[in-house]
Amino acid sequence: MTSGPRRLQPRKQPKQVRAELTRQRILTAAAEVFADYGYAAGTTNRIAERAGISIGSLYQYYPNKDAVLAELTAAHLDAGLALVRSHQDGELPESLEDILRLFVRAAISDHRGHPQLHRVLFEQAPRTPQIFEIMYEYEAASVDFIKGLLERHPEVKVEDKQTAARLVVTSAGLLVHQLVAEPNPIDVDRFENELVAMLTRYLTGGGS
Amino acid sequence: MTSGPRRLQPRKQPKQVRAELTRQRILTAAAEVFADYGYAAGTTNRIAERAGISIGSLYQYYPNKDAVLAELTAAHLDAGLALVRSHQDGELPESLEDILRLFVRAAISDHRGHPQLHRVLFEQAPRTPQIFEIMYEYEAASVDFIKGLLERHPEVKVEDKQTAARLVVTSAGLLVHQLVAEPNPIDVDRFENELVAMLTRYLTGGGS
DNA sequence: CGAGTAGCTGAGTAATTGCTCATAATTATG
DNA sequence: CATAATTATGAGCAATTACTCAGCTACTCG
Repeated sequence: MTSGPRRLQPRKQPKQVRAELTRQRILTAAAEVFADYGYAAGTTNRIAERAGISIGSLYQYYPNKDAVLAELTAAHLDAGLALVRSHQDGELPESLEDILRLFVRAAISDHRGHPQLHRVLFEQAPRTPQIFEIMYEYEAASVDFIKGLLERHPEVKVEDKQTAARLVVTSAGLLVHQLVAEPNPIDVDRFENELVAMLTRYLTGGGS
Repeated sequence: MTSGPRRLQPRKQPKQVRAELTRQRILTAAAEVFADYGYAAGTTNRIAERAGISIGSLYQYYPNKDAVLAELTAAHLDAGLALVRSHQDGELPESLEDILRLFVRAAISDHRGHPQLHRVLFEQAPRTPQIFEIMYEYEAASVDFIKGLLERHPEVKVEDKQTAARLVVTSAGLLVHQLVAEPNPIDVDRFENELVAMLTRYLTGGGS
């Protein structure tokens, strides 16, 4: 889509199998190290050590630390998007409310799986332009997906499907943010209920 | 409210006027430097230089870099909260929708005033436990304020005022986040309209 | 005025960290 | 087996940066 420079261009294109293995090991190790130490203390040397490779090898596949983080972020968003889309092929619930609940729950479970890493990726790490681009790309994909759903569903009365889809997507992220940010145990179920109720009433409400 | 250790305890309590002036100059300079250079490149030495004082003086008032950031954040949230509350004393609009629009607009204008700094404070800077505490404190205050409004307004039909207030507050922050994150020019007015519509329908909708 | 206190200075330090590069090991190729 | 291509190594460099401290200046007040 974007015509910018190739994203995440590694210094060396893998030609042998072990190269691909090393790449994967780096990513896995980076996920663990970032989760354990946070962004700042998640040094490249530590990542290499955890991956069982030398620091030099890491820099053969990623030009710098942020490139590792960027690919990690992309991989995570990829998984999240796949989770959401997985419902498409199977049968979706009838009522709009249930569909929305499904979507909201997907966001929650995505976060629950890797809370520490999530915190690093979306809270601690500095937002480089590259990261922004990646996040925007995936958000746009999510919005498109939801927009498609809204257009097909008869209960939806809102006219501006585009803005509505954007609201839905961002609101789901909102819930996740609550989970991350709240210091005291929040009642997730209640919040989820109210959020779904809010979205449903908004979408099924008529007029402009 | 919190019974934790004194927040932002400076190394030296100001006793003379110039000390207070220096404190203020540091904060102002920090705001400019962070806005211009971002968090990571916003070094303490640069801040001191911009403030026209020596680095040593800075560390007489703030134990470390993050303390500067924390106080800056607190000051900003303070201003934002004051902006929201300022409508209380004056007369508020009648309709719930207009009240909500007022609140949402306050969030927008707060951001529009210092977009760069906002980006640093809420996007780039690492979330230390201290920062989290401060943010939570102010969010709680905002929620309390909105909760009070909801309880007094006859149009509001939602039962759980607490959760509803939380939804309203976080949603307003959501809009700001959109303004910050979107790379392409977003139609703010349209988004604002839809957001206000969503909140209004939710709050005035009956039942559980 | 002068002694005590508060505030200011800024070169320097200690520590960290992202990253390079010369070299070696491994794998593919003919 | 020989040659070339690919991948791995890791000590160490260069640069950055938060922060200290010993000494200085400015202010206050009897």
